[in-house]
Amino acid sequence: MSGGGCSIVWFRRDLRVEDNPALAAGVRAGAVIAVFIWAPEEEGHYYPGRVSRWWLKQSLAHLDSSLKSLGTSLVTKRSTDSISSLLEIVKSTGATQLFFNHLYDPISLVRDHRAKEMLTAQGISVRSFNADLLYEPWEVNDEEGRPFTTFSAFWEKCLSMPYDPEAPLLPPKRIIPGDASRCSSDSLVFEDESEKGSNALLARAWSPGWSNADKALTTFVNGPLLEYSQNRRKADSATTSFLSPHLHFGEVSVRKVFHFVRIKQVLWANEGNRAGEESVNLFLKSIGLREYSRYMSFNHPYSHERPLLGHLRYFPWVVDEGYFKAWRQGRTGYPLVDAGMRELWATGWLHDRIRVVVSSFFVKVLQLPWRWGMKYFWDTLLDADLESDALGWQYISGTLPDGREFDRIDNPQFVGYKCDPHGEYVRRWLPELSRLPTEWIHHPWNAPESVLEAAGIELGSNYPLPIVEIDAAKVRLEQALTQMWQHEAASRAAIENGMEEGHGDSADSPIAFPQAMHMEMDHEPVRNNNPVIVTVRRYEDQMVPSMTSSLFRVDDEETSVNIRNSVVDTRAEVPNDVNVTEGPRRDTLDQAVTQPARTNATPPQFNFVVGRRNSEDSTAESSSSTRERDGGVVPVWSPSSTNYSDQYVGDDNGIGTSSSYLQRHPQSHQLMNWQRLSQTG
DNA sequence: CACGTATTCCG
DNA sequence: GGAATACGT
Repeated sequence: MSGGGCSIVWFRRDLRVEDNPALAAGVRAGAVIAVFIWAPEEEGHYYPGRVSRWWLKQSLAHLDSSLKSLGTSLVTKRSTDSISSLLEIVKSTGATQLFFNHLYDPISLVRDHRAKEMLTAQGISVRSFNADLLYEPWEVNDEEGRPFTTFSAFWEKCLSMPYDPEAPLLPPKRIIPGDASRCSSDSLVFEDESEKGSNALLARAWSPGWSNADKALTTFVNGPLLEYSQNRRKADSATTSFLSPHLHFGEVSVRKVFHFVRIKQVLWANEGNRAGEESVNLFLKSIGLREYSRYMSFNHPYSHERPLLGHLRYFPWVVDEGYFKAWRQGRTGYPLVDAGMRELWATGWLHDRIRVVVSSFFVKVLQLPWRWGMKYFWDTLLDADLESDALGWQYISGTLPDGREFDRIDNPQFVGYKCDPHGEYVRRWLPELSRLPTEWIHHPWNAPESVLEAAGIELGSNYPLPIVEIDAAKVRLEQALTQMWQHEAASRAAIENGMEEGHGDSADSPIAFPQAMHMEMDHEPVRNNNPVIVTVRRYEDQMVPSMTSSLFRVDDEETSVNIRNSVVDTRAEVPNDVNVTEGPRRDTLDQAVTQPARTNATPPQFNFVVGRRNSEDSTAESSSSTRERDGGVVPVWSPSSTNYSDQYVGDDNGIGTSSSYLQRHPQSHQLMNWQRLSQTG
């Protein structure tokens, strides 16, 4: 309200005018400059894939036309550094305020925190909002104030919070445009010539943009939602909501989805429609998983690249680019897997069930490093979403406390008859099998020669034999797990004896990138002066390196200090007014590595303190903050807590570990606190 | 109704 | 693969 200048509303993955708190705040404050900055280089390895960029392009055009009808238009900038672009825009428009909505992926956490610091230093008033979640991650904690580490406990809590998620805001009636005459727009290029042809087909199936998202929601809620619980495990996906890409780009707010669906649920409950009620519960659960993915990303910023259960570091992944290629091309010899991979390649879309099938096959049968698969999903999915995909792959890989058990292989043959009982899905995507009878459609290798001949199939020539036999995969998986536990035990023993860990161990050598993916090699300088550091970092590198692993690389003392701070601040600073208090910091890796052994005896270390908004802020906002749920509660997060291992809530209250695999290995109950490792230089 | 067995579900 | 539930005798 105060200050004469206009405000900048920085759009990112909130490409909507309805229920957009940052936009609403800008409109309340006066004249608005709406801005979108395209800086994909900031995403490192996670440069958006072709179909995702296609969507973004459409969605931005849609937003721009909505903004125009409200009285302003979208200023677009091509940049390699969002923050300098913001500063430029401030300079050329005389804006005095910046509003944006929170994001929770690790890259944004760091960037947004810096943006806040740097613009505030320029005298700009910066405020940020929750537009992406039902509840902010720091609002959802257990009785002791610690973050949850299992989904069901988390979601139960979300559904029983003492206050409901905010009701969605209406779109502004009109927007007073700020003076952007001295602030030029760049035209953004999202696709090259070679991509245009492939993208042309997408428009037939999808309509990006916030009002289309709204239509998709209505269509779903009035149609397939009722039978969601019946249909959700069928491979042909006509009954899903198709909301995920809309949600990824924030074209529709989850709060709106939530309330809309809940209203329907109450209606059905009153009619005694049990099936409908149950369907809503199940659908909301999938919304909850998206919610949880942000929660995990916020609490464990490395979850997109490192297993959350540390023992997976010792898993001997099979590094075989031939396997990887066969998987990508849908030539594994397992019809359901292959059909899925062909659909993904052709359309950028996969039903959730099929995502589970192909990723589980990837990890359990092929035993390829899960981050390769995740990266491929990132490159090809229309709804590619770092947090959701990381959670999904970690779940499949058994690297979460409540994930699937690692020692169990889903057999695509049996799963096939469950989710595609008549083989229609397989036949649609694998024309070479289209004449094969249903009896053999999910296991052609068992079919009699005569049947294959009649269907025109020659295994090994026009359709592959199984790339790996399931039985062989089981044996190999068992061996790999044995090896993993041995290494894990050995390294723990070594640490307890104060010995250097894992020296000369061949399984520690880093996994190189497949050439096929455009990922940089991460050449790790060997530091002979401190072998322990070398060892630990090798384990990180065993995963496919990513932007953040190189960002947080600790090569020289000077930068590592800064990096360390930014990591710590990152977690604390998503809210616009958190106070980071300096705390004791562990400085040697030795201590940090030793820590996990002690954490069993250490009380929970999440030092969330409920604090008050600082006074400056609350007065400035008193007139405009009805939207934010602040009675002033915002976490104050002490960096000291990052020095301790994240504690996995064990069996103390009710959340009994159902997993025998984890029970046999109690140490695997601890979530890795990778932050701790990277903080120590 | 008890009991054994098939089926379903599992973030 | 194992618990929970539904089913069948």
